[in-house]
Amino acid sequence: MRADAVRGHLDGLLLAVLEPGPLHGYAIIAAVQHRSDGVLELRTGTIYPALNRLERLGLLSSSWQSTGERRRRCYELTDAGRRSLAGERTAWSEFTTAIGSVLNPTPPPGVAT
Amino acid sequence: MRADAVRGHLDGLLLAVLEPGPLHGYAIIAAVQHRSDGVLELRTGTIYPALNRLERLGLLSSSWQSTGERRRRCYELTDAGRRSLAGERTAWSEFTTAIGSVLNPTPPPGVAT
DNA sequence: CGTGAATATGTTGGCTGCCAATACATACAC
DNA sequence: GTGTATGTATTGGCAGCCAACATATTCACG
Repeated sequence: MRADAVRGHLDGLLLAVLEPGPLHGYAIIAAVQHRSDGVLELRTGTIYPALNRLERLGLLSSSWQSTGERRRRCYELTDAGRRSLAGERTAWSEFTTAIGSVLNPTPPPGVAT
Repeated sequence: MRADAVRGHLDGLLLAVLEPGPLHGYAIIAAVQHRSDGVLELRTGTIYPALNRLERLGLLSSSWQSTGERRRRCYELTDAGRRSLAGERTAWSEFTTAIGSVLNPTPPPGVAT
């Protein structure tokens, strides 16, 4: 699949992998790849600007965690983020329905098969 | 839905609405809108360059029809276009599976509901 | 100790591709 | 003759993702 096929749907992916709990950037990339069975490989140049944008929008909050291990910036969903995720899921459903019905139309009834 | 959500999937839409038979540009816009239940409203600035590109790629062939009515440029699928459409459908299926499994993951087995 | 790989965050430039706006021409109703 | 629908086409702009690059730490291995 084209690598940039995710265009326009990235926000939903990021919010979705953060739903179970906070993650840092590197783990977000791994989570998306794992959940998509290896298909979606996001790049740092893709997610870091996106994470910053989502934080600016108030959908995520971040905190540095330097204790013990390396420094990591952990992101977690805000309440607004959870609401936005619900909206993204609805939009995704409508989107796939629309494209899908054009790409694979249901044949009109009454046609002999 | 965002108007440009169709990005990256336009070719498949155009090939799909041309599958039953030849159409001209204006009718293609109407067909996509009709098949998507009014959701997808393509613009002329979107489809005409795309149709030209698909013709250059050998997936469509066009012919002017000036008899009686106004002049119209009718597009129809070539054999390569039909093969490409099959590929677009496969790609769409893989794409929705990948995004969908990130956005709405199936919960791990063994979890009490 | 050096070297390399894995982990981790981040920026910059560029390109793709869709849209809004615009232009123009014909047919038909009123 | 004027407005509306039909019909084709181009241009400029911009959002957004990616490739490439930059940097730093930790750990294994020799």
